[in-house]
Amino acid sequence: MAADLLDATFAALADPTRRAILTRLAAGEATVTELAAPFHMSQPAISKHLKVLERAGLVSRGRDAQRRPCRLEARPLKVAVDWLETYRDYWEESYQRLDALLTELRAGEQAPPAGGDVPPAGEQARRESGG
Amino acid sequence: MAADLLDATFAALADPTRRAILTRLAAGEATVTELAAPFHMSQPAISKHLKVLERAGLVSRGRDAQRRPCRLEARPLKVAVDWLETYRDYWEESYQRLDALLTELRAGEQAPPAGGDVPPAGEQARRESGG
DNA sequence: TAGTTTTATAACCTCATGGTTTTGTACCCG
DNA sequence: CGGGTACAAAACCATGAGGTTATAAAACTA
Repeated sequence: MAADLLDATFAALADPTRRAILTRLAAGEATVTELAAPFHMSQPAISKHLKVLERAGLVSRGRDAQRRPCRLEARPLKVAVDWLETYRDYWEESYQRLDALLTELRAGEQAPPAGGDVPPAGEQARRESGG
Repeated sequence: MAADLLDATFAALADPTRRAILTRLAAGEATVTELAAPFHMSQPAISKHLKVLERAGLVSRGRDAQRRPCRLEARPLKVAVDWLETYRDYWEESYQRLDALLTELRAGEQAPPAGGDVPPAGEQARRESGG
């Protein structure tokens, strides 16, 4: 499971400064100083944020003399989206009501997922038909 | 901007236990004890996780005598996905190469976004054509 | 060589997080 | 009333996150 990747990715995205940095990088490469400019925050603070983003694989860095230009690496975002898409049905209105109904009908006969610490993601009760 | 919502949502998702809880809840409502069962973790620990999920709006709770059944509330996940979708182009292979090229051609003439702490999300250089 | 720019590291502070155990509260049962 | 069950709240602890300032390293500039 890509648990660590998801951990790092979601954690990285949980900070508004880091999301802003990603947004900025979507417009193209940028140096650390350039990235730091819009924020009233010290340069080391930004460097730390970049390290977090790098650890999550969301940013890669090049070399240009003293500069370390940052590039957006969006692949982990896809992994995050893939995980989230699993729940798409659940945020689509009509489903919500249906689920409430089904849940009431089943009235607490769910078997707890077996195995280790983390219940496998494949265990959800998925229905194919929309309505 | 829904910055606080995104903060809370992504932060909530950054923990594997909490993601597992959401996965479990996708199969239907569950009580705290039921949710705690698969993990070797104390009940208060799970209650804390649930509080985090609740604060992020990812879980709502009912009443059934002493029990406080938890329900998945997926709306914030949609908000998260909407934010992430902004970057879809960037994780689609061919685009990566194209962007690298464009970036080189433009060679560092990006104007830093004006305004407050967080550069607005609308400022990205979006291109329509896939190439 | 010295000086400037760009970035990283180190040391430090504060507060949040994630876990614990213990205790308290609310509800059902007898 | 007493007693079990389900959950929350309190108090505590260790670690890490996010920020600071000060310093060091690496590369260009003169």
